[in-house]
Amino acid sequence: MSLAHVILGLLQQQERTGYDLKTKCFDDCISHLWQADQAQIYRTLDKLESQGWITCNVEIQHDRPNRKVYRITEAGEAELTHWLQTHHPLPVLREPLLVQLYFAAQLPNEAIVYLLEQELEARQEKLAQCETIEALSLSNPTASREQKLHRLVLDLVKQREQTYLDWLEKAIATIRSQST
Amino acid sequence: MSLAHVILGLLQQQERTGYDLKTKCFDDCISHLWQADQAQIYRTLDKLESQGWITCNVEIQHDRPNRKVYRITEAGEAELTHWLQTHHPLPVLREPLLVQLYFAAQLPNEAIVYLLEQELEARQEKLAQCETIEALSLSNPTASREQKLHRLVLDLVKQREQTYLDWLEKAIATIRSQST
DNA sequence: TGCTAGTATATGATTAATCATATATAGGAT
DNA sequence: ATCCTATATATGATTAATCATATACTAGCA
Repeated sequence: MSLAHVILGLLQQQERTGYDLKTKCFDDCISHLWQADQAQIYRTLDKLESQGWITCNVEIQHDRPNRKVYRITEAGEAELTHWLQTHHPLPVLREPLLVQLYFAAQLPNEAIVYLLEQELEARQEKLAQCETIEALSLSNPTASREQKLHRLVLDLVKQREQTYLDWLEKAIATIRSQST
Repeated sequence: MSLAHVILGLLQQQERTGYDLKTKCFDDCISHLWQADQAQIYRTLDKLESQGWITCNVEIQHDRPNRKVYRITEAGEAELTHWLQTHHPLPVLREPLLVQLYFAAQLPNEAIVYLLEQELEARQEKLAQCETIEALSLSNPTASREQKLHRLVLDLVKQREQTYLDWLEKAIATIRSQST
């Protein structure tokens, strides 16, 4: 499971709680990279701990639930380093919109255009989210090796969205220009 | 579940068996669009039948298992037409390679380049698969409305792969040009 | 003779991800 | 006084997808 390795990567940066991982990491910093559900994060932390790849230190709190602070172990670092250098199969992508277009021959042009316009809007919003994350990243003035890699990743994600936007505009124009 | 609607779309074209769907449709014609496991196809056919969206006609065979030929019902067509016009949320994409690059700062440049080169190879292969499907599609000389939509879909899938390839080449050059 | 590929459907098991909900308290807003 | 947000973890249920394996017969190849 890759989520386990994303978490190992985040814990290698610094020790964190499940709550930190969800709010500060997955939601605020790497939502363009990997989305994760809170329940799955906690359950994956349990698995990583029982594997011996992370350890947990409980900070007692009285006004709210205790914080379980997780830290990567040497075995965890070794596992991460190994995983980082292993090629993984391309993820399978299943896009409802493409299925809709594929089977849309019976629909009137206006219905198809409407569908494409809604997708365009959703994709524009997603690109905007990427740009928010980019702004956050660029606000950090250091040009470390890590920063450069983060920007490379953002470049792809943004370019991917731009490819969709360009294609959607072309597709809308194509459908509109048709008689039927 | 979108798979159910992909199957409805395929059964609207013509009646088919589960085996036909798997081999002639999913594997040969729309693998760029939607990959589906045999087991999941059969179980989805059962669900669609109990929903009343398809019906089944059993053709008795003696030399091999009976063929269960499925056909879309009127209720199924209504459901498909409705689904085709409904906007669906963007699918979540999780790419191990991007995670690897994001956390790769500690790796030597050669290791990163090796990773990117393996991804490049995999993406080239995927583009080649798209082109095989495209050749199959272009071999059909009719320029029907359906054909045009199929080609629009293929355009995006190919363009998407090309975006990856361009980015990968740029990323490899960037990493190689660095001192560390 | 044994092996593989093709035709055809079915089921058990597991994984990854999501959704809903529960618990507990503090502090600020309406 | 009530509601919402933030902090913090946990668990039950369900879905979508994948993997493995079972059954059963034919035909062709080595």
